[in-house]
Amino acid sequence: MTEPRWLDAAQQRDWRAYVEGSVRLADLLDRDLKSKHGLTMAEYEILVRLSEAPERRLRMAELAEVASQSRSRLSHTVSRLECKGLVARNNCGADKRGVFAELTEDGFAFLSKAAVDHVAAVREFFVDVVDPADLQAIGRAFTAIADRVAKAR
Amino acid sequence: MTEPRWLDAAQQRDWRAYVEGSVRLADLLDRDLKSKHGLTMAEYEILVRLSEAPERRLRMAELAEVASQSRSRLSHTVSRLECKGLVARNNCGADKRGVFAELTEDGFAFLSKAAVDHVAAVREFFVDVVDPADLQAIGRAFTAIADRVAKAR
DNA sequence: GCAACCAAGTTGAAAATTCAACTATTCCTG
DNA sequence: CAGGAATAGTTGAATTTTCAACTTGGTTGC
Repeated sequence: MTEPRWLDAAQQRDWRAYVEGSVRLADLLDRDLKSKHGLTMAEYEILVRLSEAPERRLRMAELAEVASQSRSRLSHTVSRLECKGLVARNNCGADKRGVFAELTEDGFAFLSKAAVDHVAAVREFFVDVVDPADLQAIGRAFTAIADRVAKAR
Repeated sequence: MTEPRWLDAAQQRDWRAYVEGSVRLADLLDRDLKSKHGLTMAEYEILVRLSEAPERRLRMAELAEVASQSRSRLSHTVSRLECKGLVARNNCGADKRGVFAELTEDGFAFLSKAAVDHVAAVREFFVDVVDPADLQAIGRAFTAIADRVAKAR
């Protein structure tokens, strides 16, 4: 049995600052989006990814991957978005198992409005609060983390 | 109506890297803790905060604050931890409305074991993956963000 | 000392998420 | 090309989280 390598004081401080800050930021952005547009961040993310995809549609599995969600969760969430008329499901001709999720015109218009407020909040509580060099450090760091996590799967 | 100030390409890249990386990291740490010890990060956080408090106990409201959780959520979660015997509730003499959540002996022992694995995972997927200077930048940045969010309330 | 207000905490229902099957289809391998 | 393994996606139940009351007790102004 190996001795656990604890974090040193500075590492612990930084890690904890991150946990607290990220939870509070996510909470605030979620509430903001929900109160103004009735969307959660996860739903917003789905709409964004669809809006950027060719023909504004993606296979469910691919959408789950880029939106960092489980397939089950995506399935439920897309059903909700479908009820609101923001997304539509279509069968995929090539693979009969496959399903495309497609952003509707309404969905695109809705997203365009929500994005304005969301980006403003991201600025106000993230981008504009952080030193530009630190922002780059965050980009680097979380790219490396995402890679590391992906490698573990 | 003002023109929305969109993020520039680099800001957008960094923001998105952060969103993706943080979601995936949280997901992994949650699964790790859950599979090895049956705890979520939120529950773990509660136990940690209690373990560090004088007499290993805190008033519910204070615990909610330091653990970045709503009072309602905390109330439910503490009930679950109470069922597992890790936490106990005691009335507060001074304020009859008040309730202390207190870490039990079992809770402390349990946390001691869980912490070893959790810290190892935090190292493996966060601390050791990030350049030390970038880690400091993250600490700075999320401290500022937490302050900014707190100021908005 | 009482009326109005505020703070602490809980509760139960509604909404969201996870988990473990399950169906249907495609891929692979002998 | 048959049969098993793997992939896509959904479903429903269990768990967790959110939301809006609600109860109880403390505080303040008069």
